[in-house]
Amino acid sequence: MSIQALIANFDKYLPLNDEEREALRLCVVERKLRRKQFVLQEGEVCKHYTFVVEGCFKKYHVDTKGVEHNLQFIAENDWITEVDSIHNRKPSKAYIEAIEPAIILQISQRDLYDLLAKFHKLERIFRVIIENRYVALENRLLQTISETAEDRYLSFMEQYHDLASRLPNTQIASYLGITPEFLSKIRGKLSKKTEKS
Amino acid sequence: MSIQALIANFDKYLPLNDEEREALRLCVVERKLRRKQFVLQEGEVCKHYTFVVEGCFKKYHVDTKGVEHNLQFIAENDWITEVDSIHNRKPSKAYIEAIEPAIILQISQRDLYDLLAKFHKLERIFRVIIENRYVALENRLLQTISETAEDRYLSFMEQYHDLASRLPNTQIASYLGITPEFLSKIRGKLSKKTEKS
DNA sequence: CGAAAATTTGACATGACTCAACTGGAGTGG
DNA sequence: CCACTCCAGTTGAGTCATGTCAAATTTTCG
Repeated sequence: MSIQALIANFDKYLPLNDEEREALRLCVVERKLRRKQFVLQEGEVCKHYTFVVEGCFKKYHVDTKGVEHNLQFIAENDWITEVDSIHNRKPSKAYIEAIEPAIILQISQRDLYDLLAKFHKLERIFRVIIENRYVALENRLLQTISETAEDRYLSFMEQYHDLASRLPNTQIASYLGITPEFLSKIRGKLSKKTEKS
Repeated sequence: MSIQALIANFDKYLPLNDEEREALRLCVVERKLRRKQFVLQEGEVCKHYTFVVEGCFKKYHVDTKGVEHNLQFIAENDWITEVDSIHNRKPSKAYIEAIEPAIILQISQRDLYDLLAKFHKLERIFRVIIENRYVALENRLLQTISETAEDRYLSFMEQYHDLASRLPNTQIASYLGITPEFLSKIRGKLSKKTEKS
């Protein structure tokens, strides 16, 4: 069963014992999603912590002009979180949407809180997971305020080349904070450069 | 003693009992810093978790051209963290520098780990602290990729008006990811606008 | 296959940076 | 108290980065 992937993911942080595994098994629910289905929509309170077994998601906000801004892509063996909504029970400002057919595992907010209260080890694992996220996000912010769009695009392609190949450029442009047209121009310029050499 | 401020800060998350307070007291060290002194410099491994009792700090990276990029300002009753460096024992890529005379409390990495292992409650508090940071950072990233520099400046001034009054505009510009000259032009434009009304 | 979405391209407009010059405090030493 | 320096802030001209809009083309998915 696909919960093995989730347990393997935890084990990378700290190995779980049988009791902890069993507790997880009892509260994890599997779901399948088609393209364009939502894990979370704006205005909803996020009620589940979600682990991606298969497929790929985007988390984005929609601004007042109706333009989408991608905050994150989430693929296999990673956690989907809308931290502010799930922990503070606030309506989400973000959408989380499948961009490929997907299989996910979900733990309800209630069950998660019980697990965290009962197992110090899980509390630690979730602390470390969010810390790693924080580091990645801070690096991205640094790039965003200090580098040109072309450099950010190159970094992204280098760091996430496997992910990038599954994404339309429109989505990458939104993630980088530029328009699809401008990304296309960057790509045009870069391919001319590499042709020459 | 200034450790009261630290305990009060924790209590806002979860009230500490006497044992936990005592354990904290035993490992917290107070330091005073003058302007331009560093809590952490590039290349050093971060060895302390730091709480700001008084004063204000900036955390920044220096790029290959020697330009500083401010990632964060940290003032009273807040935590200074270089997450990647302290937890993964990697040399820091950031500087953390006092921009006012300051009083801080520090817990060594070693002591912190003991505390987190011993007290589940502290583990939770640190999880929640980093989660809140994450949320704030994500909002800032969203603004950075979706809004114009003028709007980001206005948001910053609204959200951190008390902090902003203590900072030179150069530092704010660096935080917003723009040049000081351009910020000056934005300010000029805005003051013309408000004059009219 | 057919509709919808993604991509490219070009002309033009605006945002933001660079560089250089100038202004006006805030120390600092005489 | 003055002369001096140093740094933050402002301003303007020119340039580069990026956005907007529209049209044509290609790809993708149902």
